[in-house]
Amino acid sequence: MPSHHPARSRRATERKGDVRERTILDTCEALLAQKGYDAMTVGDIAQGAGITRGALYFYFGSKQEVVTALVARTVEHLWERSRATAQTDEPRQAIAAAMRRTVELWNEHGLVMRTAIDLSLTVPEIGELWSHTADLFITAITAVLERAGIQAGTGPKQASAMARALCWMIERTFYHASQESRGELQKASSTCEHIWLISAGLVT
Amino acid sequence: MPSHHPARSRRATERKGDVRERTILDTCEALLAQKGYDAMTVGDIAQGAGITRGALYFYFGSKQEVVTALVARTVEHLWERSRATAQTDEPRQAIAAAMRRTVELWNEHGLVMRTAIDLSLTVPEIGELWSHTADLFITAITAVLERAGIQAGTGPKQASAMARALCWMIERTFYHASQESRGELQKASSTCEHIWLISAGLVT
DNA sequence: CAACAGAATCAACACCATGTCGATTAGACT
DNA sequence: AGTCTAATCGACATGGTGTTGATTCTGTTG
Repeated sequence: MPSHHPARSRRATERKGDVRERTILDTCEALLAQKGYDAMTVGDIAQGAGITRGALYFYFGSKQEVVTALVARTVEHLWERSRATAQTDEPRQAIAAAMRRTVELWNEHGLVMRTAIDLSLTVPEIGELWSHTADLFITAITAVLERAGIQAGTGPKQASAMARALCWMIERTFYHASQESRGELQKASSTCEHIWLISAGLVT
Repeated sequence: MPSHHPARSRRATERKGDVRERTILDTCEALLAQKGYDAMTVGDIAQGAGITRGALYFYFGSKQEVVTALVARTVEHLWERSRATAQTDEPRQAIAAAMRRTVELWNEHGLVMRTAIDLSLTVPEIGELWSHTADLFITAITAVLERAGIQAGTGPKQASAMARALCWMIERTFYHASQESRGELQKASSTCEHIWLISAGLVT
C-alpha cells in the first residue's frame, strides 16, 4: 500500500500546487456559470485548468469535493465580511444595513450561493456549510427583532421562529431574483426589507 | 426509420400498460423516499416495478421523464384541490384556511414537492410545473392582501411583490419543516400565518 | 379460427463519465 | 549528483444511461 492519493494532505506554505488548486476552483466557478453542475464534467474542469483528469484527482477526491471546496471558499468570504460589519443599535438602520450587505453578497456570489443551496441536500458537506451560514443570518435577524420589541423565545410567534421564516424568505426571494438581474435583486431587497420592518413592528 | 419507440404516444382507453405506468410512478415515489433522486437508478425503478430497464424505456424516455411525470401527477392533484377550495371574503379566515390547506398538502405530498423544488432548476419541465404552481399561490395571496387593504400594484411595497416574497417564505419554511416532522410543519404554519397576518395589516 | 397489428417485453450493446492505479517526470533541498 | 516528494499522465475498471432488433403477448378483424 504505497501512501498514494492522500488528496487532502498537501499542506505547506504556498506550494506550487496551491496555485493549481485555486485555478481549478476558478475554472469550476466559470464552468458552473456556463453549463451548470450536472452538465459540467470532471474532464471539463481539468481541461479548463490545463491539466488531465488524473492530475485533478490528485487535488480533489471527486467532483463533489471540488464544488464543496468552491462553496467553502465563498462562504468563508461571507463570514469574514459578516464579522467585519459594523453593528448598529437602531433596528431600522440595522435592517437597512443588513439588506444592503445582502444585495452586495448576492451580486458578487449569486452563482455559487445558488449552487450551494441546490446541492445542500445531496452533498452533506455543503448542507453543513450552508446551514451554518443560515444560522448566522437567523441569529442576526433574531437580535434585531428582539431589540425592536418582539418577544424573545422559540414559540411560533416569537423572535426566533419569525427570524427563521424571514431568513428563508430572503434566501428564496434573492435566489430567484439573482437569476434574473441586478434590478430584480434591488426590488427584491426593497420588498424583503419592507416585510422585515413590518414584522418587527417598525412600520404600520 | 421504423416507427419505433414513440414512448409518449400510447393513448387509448385504459390500456394494459397504463397500470404499469402507474406502478412505475408509485415505485419511483417509494424509491425517492428511500434513496433520493441521485442514488435512485433506472434499474432500481424497473426492478421495483417488476420489469427490466428496457421495458421501462418503452414507457418513459429517461429517468428525468419518470420523475417529471410523477411531479406532474402530484401537482395536478394540487391544482384540483386548489380549485375545490371554498373562497372566503374575510381575509383572516381566508388566510387561516389557506394555511390549513397548505399543511395538508405538505403532509401528504411533502416528498414529491421537495423533489420538484430540487429539480426545478435542472429539469426545465419540472421548473415549468412548479413555477406555475407557485403562480397560483402568489395570485391567491395577492388577492387576500388587496382585500385586506394593501395597495394593489407591482411596486416593491405593493401587494404583488409582497405576495411573491410571502410565497417563497412559505415554500422554503415548509420545505425545511417537512423534512423534520409533522410537529415542525404545524409550528412553521403558525409562524408563517402570523407574518402573513402582520404583513396584511390585520395584526399589530 | 387464423392471421395480422400493435402493445409490451427482453437481452445485448455502445457510450460516456467517474474514480483508481502504477509508472513517470519536475522541483527543491541537501 | 542524488534523492525524496510533489505533481502529472495514460490506461484501466466500473457502473449507469439510453438504444436497438428480435421476440412474445393480446386483442381485433376478415
